[in-house]
Amino acid sequence: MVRAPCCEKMGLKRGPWTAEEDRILISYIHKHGHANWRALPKQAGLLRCGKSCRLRWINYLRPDIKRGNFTKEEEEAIINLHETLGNRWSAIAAKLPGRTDNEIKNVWHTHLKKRLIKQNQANSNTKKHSKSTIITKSESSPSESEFTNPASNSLPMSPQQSSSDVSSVTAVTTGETNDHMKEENKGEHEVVDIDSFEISFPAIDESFWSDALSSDDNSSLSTLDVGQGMINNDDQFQIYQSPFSSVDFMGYDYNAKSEHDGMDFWYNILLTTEGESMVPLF
DNA sequence: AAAGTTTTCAACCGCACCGAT
DNA sequence: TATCGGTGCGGTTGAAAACTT
Repeated sequence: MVRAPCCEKMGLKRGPWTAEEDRILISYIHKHGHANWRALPKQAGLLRCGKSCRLRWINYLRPDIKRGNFTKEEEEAIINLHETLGNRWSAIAAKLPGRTDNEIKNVWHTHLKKRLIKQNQANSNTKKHSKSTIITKSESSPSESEFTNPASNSLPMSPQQSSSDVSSVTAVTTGETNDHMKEENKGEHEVVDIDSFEISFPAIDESFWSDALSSDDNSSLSTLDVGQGMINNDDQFQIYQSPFSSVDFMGYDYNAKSEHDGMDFWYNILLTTEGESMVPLF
């Protein structure tokens, strides 16, 4: 069977998404959902194929995505899950709320795999020099099958789980950590209070401030600062948070940085201000 | 400071799967 | 049953950033 290409190559944009494209996609999905990815870009007015839109939404724009570095707990969970599931990234992602399969795949290839190789090397060296210790462990604990499949009952990891040192990762391969994990994770699931996201903005990270203020694109503006806001139901931009109690709002530049959180998406915005008395709120 | 190299990660590609017809 | 369209998945790529020489 010859399949039609997923999209017309001609005239469709590829490569990195712009903030404007993000805004269009988010706005469309908020209003209409994403029942048909193939039809979505045309209806939304995006020069992208449906696949590209889906990927952008799933991996980046989706409101429930957790941004930022992986915690040690998450990294350990990935290691354990990979031990059990192999390269089934979507299955692994399903156990880590807010993380995407792509992100997990990347962190595995860039960090965790290398770390495990190093640890295994270190481990094998240790075993060569301390055989008596190994014998003692195997006498008192897991069966052979548990050794070969150590992570089969170790998820999900709780945020409270202590796993801050390298040796705990190593311990997983001996089966030692699993019982500990089982005990700690009994009946525990992360509960996300969706309501709390409504107009609750994450803190603006420091890099945004410095990036915004050093941006060449904004050199023509007289006074700059940043705030946060979102598109309301009437498709109008609304500021919810600004460093100034009194700000003469002239416009916003969502090219600076658009992000999202919870059930809403929001923008770190670049404000141009006028007037003489501006009182920082923080 | 410049050039070269390595690392990171967003995005793409091709294939498999599934439901509808 | 065969075909088709839509979606999801895992592997791969390549541009940009970070690091080294």
